[in-house]
Amino acid sequence: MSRPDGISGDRYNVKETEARWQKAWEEKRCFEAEIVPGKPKYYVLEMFPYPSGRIHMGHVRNYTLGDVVARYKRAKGFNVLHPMGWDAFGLPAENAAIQNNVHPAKWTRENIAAMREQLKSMGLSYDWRREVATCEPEYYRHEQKMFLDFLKAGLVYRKESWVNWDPVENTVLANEQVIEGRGWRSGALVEKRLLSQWFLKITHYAQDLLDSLATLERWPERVRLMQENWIGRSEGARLMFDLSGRTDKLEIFTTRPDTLFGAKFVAIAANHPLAAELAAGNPALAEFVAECNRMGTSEAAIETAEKKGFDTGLKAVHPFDPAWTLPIYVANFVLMDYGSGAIFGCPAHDQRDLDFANKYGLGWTQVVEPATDKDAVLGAIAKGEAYTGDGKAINSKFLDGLAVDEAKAEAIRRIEEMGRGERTINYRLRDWGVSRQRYWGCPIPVIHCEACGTVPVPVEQLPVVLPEDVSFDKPGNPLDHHPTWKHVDCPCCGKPARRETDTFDTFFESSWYFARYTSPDRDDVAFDRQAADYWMSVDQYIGGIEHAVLHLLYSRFFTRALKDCGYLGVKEPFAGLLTQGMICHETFKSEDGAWLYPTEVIPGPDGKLVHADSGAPVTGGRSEKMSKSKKNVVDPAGIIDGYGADTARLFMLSDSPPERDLDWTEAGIDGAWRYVNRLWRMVATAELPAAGTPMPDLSPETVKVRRLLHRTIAQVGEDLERFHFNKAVARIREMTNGLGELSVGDAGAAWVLREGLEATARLIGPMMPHLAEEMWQALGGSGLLAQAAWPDADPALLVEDSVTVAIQVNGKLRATIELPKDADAALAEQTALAQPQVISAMSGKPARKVVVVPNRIVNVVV
RNA sequence: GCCCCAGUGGCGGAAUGGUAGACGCGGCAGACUCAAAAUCUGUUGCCGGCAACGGCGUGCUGGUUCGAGUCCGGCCUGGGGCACCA
Repeated sequence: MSRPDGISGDRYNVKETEARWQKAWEEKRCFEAEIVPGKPKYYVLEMFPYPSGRIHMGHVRNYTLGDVVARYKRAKGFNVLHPMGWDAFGLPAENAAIQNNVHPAKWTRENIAAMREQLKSMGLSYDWRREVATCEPEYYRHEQKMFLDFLKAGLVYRKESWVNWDPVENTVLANEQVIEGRGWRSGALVEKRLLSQWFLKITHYAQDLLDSLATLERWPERVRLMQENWIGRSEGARLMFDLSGRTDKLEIFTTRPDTLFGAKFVAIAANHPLAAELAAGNPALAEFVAECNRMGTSEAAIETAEKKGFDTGLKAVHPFDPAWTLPIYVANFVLMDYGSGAIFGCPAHDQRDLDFANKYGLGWTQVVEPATDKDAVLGAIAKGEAYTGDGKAINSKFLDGLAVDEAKAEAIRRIEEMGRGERTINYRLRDWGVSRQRYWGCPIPVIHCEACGTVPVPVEQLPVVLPEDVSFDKPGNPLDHHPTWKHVDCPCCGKPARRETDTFDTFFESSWYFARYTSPDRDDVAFDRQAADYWMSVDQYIGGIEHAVLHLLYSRFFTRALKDCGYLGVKEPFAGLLTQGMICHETFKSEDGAWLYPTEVIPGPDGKLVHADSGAPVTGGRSEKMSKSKKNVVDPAGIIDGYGADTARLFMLSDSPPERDLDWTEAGIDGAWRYVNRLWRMVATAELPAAGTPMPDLSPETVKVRRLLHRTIAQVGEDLERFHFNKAVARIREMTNGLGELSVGDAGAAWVLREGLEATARLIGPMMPHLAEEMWQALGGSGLLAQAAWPDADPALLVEDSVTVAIQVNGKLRATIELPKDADAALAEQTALAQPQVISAMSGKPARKVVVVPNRIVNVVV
């Protein structure tokens, strides 16, 4: 099929039409939201984009989904807030500055302007007055104030912490930026470094963040589970081991106090204070500790690392037996920031402990016996496998005979009785380190003074504005190199002091933007309390699954912290969440495994794929997520330019449910384009009675179409409520097919056709808003469809007077019969048994039982 | 290793435990056309049959039920999340 050229003959003129309606919506201010007391509100939000310069297909899908919801809810009578903005701080802007010698601010603002135009061409129903860009002081000044309030509330602290340090770039790297132990950009070996960093106390809310997941009923189960795992609550005990020949004690954390009698060693992390102390007098140990610290914290580094330990020579005393001592090792598999950075090892019932014990010849003692196969543990350990299952305690004195859970409780009771420790809950979740040695971020509003220590910037001096006169010619943080910016006087003592040159992690900005939209014009406060109380929480949030943990968890934390500081009245930011799937597209690879663009591939003489230039064989790979590296990206701009926004939007909605991955295909977009034209042609060519003509007599066929029409109206509404957009599209197409079958020249049919086309325009309004307006206007509808109400189905037409009932014999379908609706069971049974196919299938045997499900099915059992 | 999700025509996908395959894509046949595109009509799960019709079909396997794509048990395959977390 030929590509549309925009303007030609009897074709729908996409470009002109879409631009015209976008202008009309803007002039009539259709999407500007104001507080209307008493009117039910609906806040729909899509995750705001990073301004990379161009929108991609993922954006098109995300914003189409949100726009359908926004327009539908508006038509249903809700006061809808639907804003858009820019997550504008971040590393790509700095990279562009270094590579192209353009200032991050200029690069970002130009990208925003370009992307705003692209989004506007999609016809999205945003209240553009509320647009925010997080890189502007008008935005970030408020988060500096929040930080100071969090500081006052005890939710912020500064701590020395081990980080991934890139010695070439002179900055901290996130775990994701460490690839095979090297900096992702410099390629330098990453080191662990102890650095002073700002932390937000997300762990303060760990239990509430976990418990409240149960209240998020409109979140996908999957996301709730991921957050639950991420928070990672585990119940156990903290206990103190005495150290032989010393007066201090060593604290360990365990979830298996029931296995204490199986202990063979104690291990501490390489960066445990005790390790540092012992290393000071032991060069070999010092070298071992240094080796552990050189090891990256990336996943790859961990996976390849072998368990290693160093015997410190120090002994720990068993808490239940003063005569029993255990060797203390420094071990590379013990993490300083989980529990207390120290463990006891029970080789028989923990895999890591067994691996370690086998390597250093520490032995093992079985202390749990499985209920069945009592020799299983010996066999497993002989194969190098620890037994971690259930059973009864053995070789454990006062615990003997108790089940694992009972033994845990009893061991803790004894420990608490002896004053050696207590029951405790430990979380995997760690406090959020927010310091970044980066330029393009929000300055952290504190000043370091030699005399006064760390001093918050006084509120009246906010915002601390990011200086724009910086250079990127040296590695490291440009703020640190700036000649004057960091030199300030201490707000306390007035003596020369130094500004904090670190900036916030960019997740900081995205943790509260949803609340800023409620009153973006307020300069004095982050948000107007009344506006926030009216609009929050977000009723429906839509975005990619990749943010299931970090962004969504940080936002949940932030909202709690803001509530506790009096900013907000709610603690959950997002009442409903829809996570959309990725956009995939076919890929091609050459013989040597290099990715190829689809345009480089043509069918060869024998039908197999070959390279267009060289004729070399090409393999068509499977459909994968669109990415530049795989060369399978389709630019939405070209699609919108050629087919129009409505076609792109329809395609995004019609083929797959929103949470599943969507395959981009040329055929699919062509199909959507054909349907757009078909609808337009139907309206343009139909001979219809004038609007408001009374309904003439209808033929039975016409009544049938009219029933279909009203059933569709009812079902599409239900589908949209449940975000079953693909089903809604299918039903509307089904109805279009029905309208196409109406006979021409019949007054009743023409009347139903008008009713049907009007309904179609309204039903497609949320999905294909431009075409819908065009149809609405052609049909003589009053005002803008964008402001019209959702249609109601006539309940009388939803009730069928006859139904098709399936007849089964022994569960196999043999016939279908028409029966009056709600016919009684006796009639259904009698009619069913009289069917020739039923009689033949029963082959003369009597019916043993007849199951009648009214209006559905009759099953004859012989 | 632990946790979760998904397997339905050639493809994307529909089916409150009740007629499997709605709707779309693709294919095939036809109409219109000098021809093509566009458009329209018919057909399209597989096997057998001219047909009426019959048989088989939702990853495999066992079960519950009058009836299972749907519920339960065991397995296989694919995808995702977490992970030296004590």
